[in-house]
Amino acid sequence: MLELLLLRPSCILFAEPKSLDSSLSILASVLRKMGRAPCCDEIGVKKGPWTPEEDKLLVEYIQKNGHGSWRHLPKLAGLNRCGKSCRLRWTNYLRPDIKRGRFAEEEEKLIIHLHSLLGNKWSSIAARLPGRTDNEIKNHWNTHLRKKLLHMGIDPVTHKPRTDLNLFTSSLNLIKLQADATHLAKLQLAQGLLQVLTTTATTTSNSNPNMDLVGLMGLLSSLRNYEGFVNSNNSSPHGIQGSHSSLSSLPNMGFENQIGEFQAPIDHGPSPHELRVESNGASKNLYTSSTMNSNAMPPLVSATNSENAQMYASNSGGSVPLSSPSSTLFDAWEGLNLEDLNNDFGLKDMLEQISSSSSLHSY
DNA sequence: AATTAGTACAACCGCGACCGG
DNA sequence: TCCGGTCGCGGTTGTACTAAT
Repeated sequence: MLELLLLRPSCILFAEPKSLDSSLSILASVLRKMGRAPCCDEIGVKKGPWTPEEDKLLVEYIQKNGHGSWRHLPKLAGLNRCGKSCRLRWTNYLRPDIKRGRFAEEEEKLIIHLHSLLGNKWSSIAARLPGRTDNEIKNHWNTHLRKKLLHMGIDPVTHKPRTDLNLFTSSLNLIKLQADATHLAKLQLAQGLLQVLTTTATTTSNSNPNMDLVGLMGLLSSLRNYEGFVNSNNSSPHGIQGSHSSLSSLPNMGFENQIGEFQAPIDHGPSPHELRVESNGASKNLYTSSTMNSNAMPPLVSATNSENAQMYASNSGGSVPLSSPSSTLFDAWEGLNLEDLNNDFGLKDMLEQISSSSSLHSY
């Protein structure tokens, strides 16, 4: 059998698991005698899920003898596993003091707080949560808490406001340098409206799934077939007034007062509850405003400040028709021929990249 | 009912730190 | 000081389960 294994390794594929195990054990012992210490990770030891029998052996041995040297434990306990696997199984699953089940809200808050202080030091974090393992905390972070923060517009790495969306606006700035007058107007509007999206995205939480960024991106990509956006005699965009009134309507869109639902005790940098948007129409998002400034985004249109919107309207050339009072935020989007912008500047690709890199597609 | 996509979590892997000879 | 063995940590993968289509 040994010769067979050495000469025809492919036969491993067809071997019975039991005979394969024993064959590999023989191979390991032979190699040991040949002078090369086999890696327990590679040869002769079982991998994969633990059986109840294996668990029983491990628990009984450790309860009776302690784990001692993990490397020697498997042999002493009668397990065909490597020490590493035994240690992992014990520390992450079998240890009697492990608290299983859902994480309490207090635990989640504590994890986020500790993560803001310690970063991915899962073992350090776990040391402060009795009964929770580093692996469990790490998994919970990656599957729940990280997304929760992302959805709140907080970078789960830095625990600060996300800036990836603003990269897009920076890109638009660069594009604008190369744009002709016709496209410049479109881009200005696109940029201004993107700022609106950025603001709303950073203040939207789980409780408002209808207005998350994905939805906005989907809406954006579906807006097509607009004609006559650019006046043939004037490069200024039509429908700008729409953006103004749209911006004014923002506070009625249900974004406000949602961040405050979750108030992790993060003690450096702005905490989420500091970002609460005022609900009085002149909404102000502290996160977003600081982020925007730090990214040197020209205030063509502010998501939250009607004065800037006014300024944008005046900058755009004065030939802008007034929109109807019933205009919404998306009236302005509808004024953009995005197919056109996409063809000229790869706008859609950019948005898709941002959307995917934001990891928001899973919500 | 079958298939696909998304989610959760146990387990593995590789690397670096630590320690004793 | 160097070196090999061991352990622990963090990142990643594999797989079972569930929801959506």
